[in-house]
Order: sequence, then structure tokens, then C-alpha cells
Amino acid sequence: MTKVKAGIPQGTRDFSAEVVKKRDYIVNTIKTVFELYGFQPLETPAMENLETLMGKYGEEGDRLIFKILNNGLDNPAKHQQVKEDFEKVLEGKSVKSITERALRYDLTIPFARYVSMNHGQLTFPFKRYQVQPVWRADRPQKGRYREFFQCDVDIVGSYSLLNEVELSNIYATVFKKLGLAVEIKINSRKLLQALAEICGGAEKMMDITIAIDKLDKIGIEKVKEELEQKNLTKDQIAIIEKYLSISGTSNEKLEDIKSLFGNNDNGKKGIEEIEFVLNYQDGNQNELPLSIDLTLARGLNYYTGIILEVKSTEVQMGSIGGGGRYDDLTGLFGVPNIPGVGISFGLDRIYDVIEELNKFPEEVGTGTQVLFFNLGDVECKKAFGLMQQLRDNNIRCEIYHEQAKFDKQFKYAEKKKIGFVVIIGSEELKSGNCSIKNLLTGEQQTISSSSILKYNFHQ
RNA sequence: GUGAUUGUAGCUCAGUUGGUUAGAGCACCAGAUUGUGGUUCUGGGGGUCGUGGGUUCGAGCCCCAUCAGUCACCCCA
Repeated sequence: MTKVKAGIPQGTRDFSAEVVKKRDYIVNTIKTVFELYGFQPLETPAMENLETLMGKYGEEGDRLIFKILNNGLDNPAKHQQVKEDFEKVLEGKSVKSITERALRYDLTIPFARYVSMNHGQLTFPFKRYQVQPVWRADRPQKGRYREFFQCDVDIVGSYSLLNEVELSNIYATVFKKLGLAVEIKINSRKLLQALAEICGGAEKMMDITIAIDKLDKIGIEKVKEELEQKNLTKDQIAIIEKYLSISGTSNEKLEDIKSLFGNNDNGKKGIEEIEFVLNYQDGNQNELPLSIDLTLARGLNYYTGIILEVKSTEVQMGSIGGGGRYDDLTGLFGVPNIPGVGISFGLDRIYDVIEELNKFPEEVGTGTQVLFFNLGDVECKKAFGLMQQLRDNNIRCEIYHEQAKFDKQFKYAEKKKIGFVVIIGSEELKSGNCSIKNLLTGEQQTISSSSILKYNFHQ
């Protein structure tokens, strides 16, 4: 075998023990809340049939799907066909004979596929959560990885806006538990539709949303320039400018938008949706960091109603969560009339935010609690017996792997952040005692070995 | 896909207009200290300067190519 330089693919990462524990802390927090709200887990394969994924995420999304090369392309019998098909790949098409599988790009489409396959057996409304990695062939940068985890909750089989209310509450609850200050932005695709209908027709919706989505980045003048380039008239741009200038509290925004869109059906519906979700909170509305953002568009083109996005208010970072209503996702798989709504948490970005703010709880990431020193064969055997007793009592212990100088064993404990060492040397052996040292305080006491179970090893 | 930027010891980084044998801190190993770590002192090991080519009497430094990381755009979690 030739030696290769050790390395991992661009945008992927190894996770050390400490990192895994911190990630687990986030995931457990999220899963606990999901279950509190009545959701049950689902897991799907890392790969899907390519045709399941293609065309669901827009043109840009298709490009970012990791495709898997078929096996057996070297079969001589297939050479001619493979060569012909590969020409099509060079033209940018995907061909089943070259790639028929791909890594999943998100958790929503695989979920829709699952519901489509199993709708006969499921109890509706079907509520599931899913925490698994997804892959995107994007260029990595801050907060962007090629392999990252999403934590999704979705409800399918219900048009009720109560679901949107529940999901906003899930967002608020999780981030509160994690100690993060966030802004949950809410909008409705129907308002964007209404805006398009009023300004040049429904087919302009993409152009308009892409432009207004950039408002806080490039400013109103540049947005207007971009709209001009898309052949919108001055009057139409004036309406959009009016739309973008709407500000104030959520209630004030609603009033303004009503006077602007009051006569448009989609506009009316969009306003109703947002109003419902905001007002349902009633008494605790003030506690929810929920606010209307009329420029919120969301890239995925399957959304039809309420859309949500979460941003940290403390750290500069892309969105750490997003979601919305999609009224006919399973229709793509031949099963019509199953509406759905769901949200997603970006685990890796949430991690980065907590890490940057230093907000991981102290106790997350603690490993071994007690190290038993190894000071000789007989001593070790005695220590080993005591250690097993502690383990039976759920104290996490280890014993130094070989006889060594005190110095070495202390340093090992220190590096691994082990809080206590138990010393059993010739003296302790003789007297039937053991010495326990708290490495944090430096205190040490000698007790009889038989009473070790009574010792408090918690810091 | 487009653009910018960085690659020197295990880690973080110095390294002058190109000039002898490439340095520091931390980490590591050994000793001061044969039953007490975190502080201190002494000594030691460790580098194809990302890789390949070029210019030059001479390249860590200049030029070209290439690979890798980071950041931004697009888009997104």
C-alpha cells in the first residue's frame, strides 16, 4: 500500500470528546423539547435516489447536491453506453446510468418522500422530528460546512395555523433553554405573492423577492436599481419601496400592510396568517422574540405560507434556524393533499454561537471523575477492586495503565481534567486505607478503603 | 461557480534591502525532587520553511505553477 497524507474532505470535521459532549448537550436539549411537544423521531438513509432530490431546491440547490458515482462503471459490457452517457454529464445533465444516488441535502424532502411512501400507515396529523447530518457541495466558510446537522420538526396532514404557533413556541423554548438571545423573524409567502401580483404579475415574484431580500445588505437604492433591471415600472417600484419602508412594531406593520394589500386575496390571507400566529400567544406574546420581517423570503421554493427564520442577536452569523409551510410537498411524489409545516435548527451554527459566547454550561464535557494511581502490582490490584465498586455506584473512574512516578500520574489526571485521584501505595496498603486528593483544591484526606463508597466525588 | 488572503517545530507565531549552521513562547522528554500535580530552575529532542519548478554566486524571503486552510460573494443551516 502506498502511504497517503492523512486528511479529511474539505468542509468536514472530526469531533473530539469535548466537542461531541457539547454537541450532545445541544441535541439533547432540542430533542427533549421536541418530545415535550409531542413529536416522535424518524431517521432516513444518508443517501436518496438522485431523482428524489433533483429539482426540489431550485437551480442553485441542484448544483450543491453531492452525487454518488455508480459502481460497476468499469464493466466492459457497459463501456460504450457509459461513455455516451458521460457526454451528457459534461453538458451538466444528470444521468441515471452514471449517478443514481446522492447524499441528502436537507431533511424535509426525504421526510416528504417517507410520508408519500407510508401515508397509508401513518396517523395524521403526523408529527416527527429528525436529527441527522446533511451534505452540501458549497464552498466552506464561517458557519458553513459541507457536512452539517439539521434538527427538523414537521407536522404533516394539517392546515391548522395552530401548528405554526406551536413551532414558534418550540423555537422560543429551545433558545431560551440554551441561553441564547435570538430574533425569530416571521413573514408569509402570500404577502410576497401579493406584492408580485400588484407589481407586474405573479411571475415576477422570484425577481422581486431576491431583490428585496438584499435590502439590509445593499440598501434601498441598489434594490431599486436591481428592480429597474428586471423591467419593473416606476409605479411598481414605488409600491415596493412603500412596502419596504413599512416599519415599527409588528402591529404597526400589520396596519400599514393592510392598507397596502387590503384588496388582494393573497395579501389578505397572508395578513391573517401572521396575525393569527402573533396574537395566539396573547399574554406571553411579549416573551416570544417574534417579529415581522417583510423582506424575509427564504430560498427553498416549496414554501407557500408562513415562513420563519432565526438569527442570533449576539453573534454575527447566518441564520441558525429556518422553516415554513409547504402545502403540497408530497404532491411531488404523487400523493396530493398532504399539507405540512416544519422548522429546522442548524446544530453546527448554534454550536458556533454558544462557543463564541462561552455559554456552554460548566458541567458539559466532564469526563472521568476519579483516577486511581498505579503504584505497583499488589497496590494496583487493591485499587482495581475499589475502582470497580465505585463504577458500580456510577462514579466514572479509570486506573493509570502502568506503574509510574507520581509526577506522571498527576499530570495525566490534570490534563484529562480528572477531579480526584485515589492513591493506594505501600503505606495505604499496610493500613487498609486510601488517600483521596481533590486536584482542584489540593486537599487530601486518608480514609479507610471500606468507606470509599461514602466519599463524595462530586465537585 | 467568482474573488481575496495565508501556508516556517506538535501548537501560536518572529524571521531585516535575498547573505554563514532558520529562532521564540507554549507543549514534549530528562534532571533538581526514590510518596504528591498545577509554581520555579537546569538540560535535551524536534523543521524536506505546504509541494514542484524558475531567477540568482546564494532563496524562508523574488517569479510561475500546484495543493491545502481561512474569509467574502452567490446561496444557505
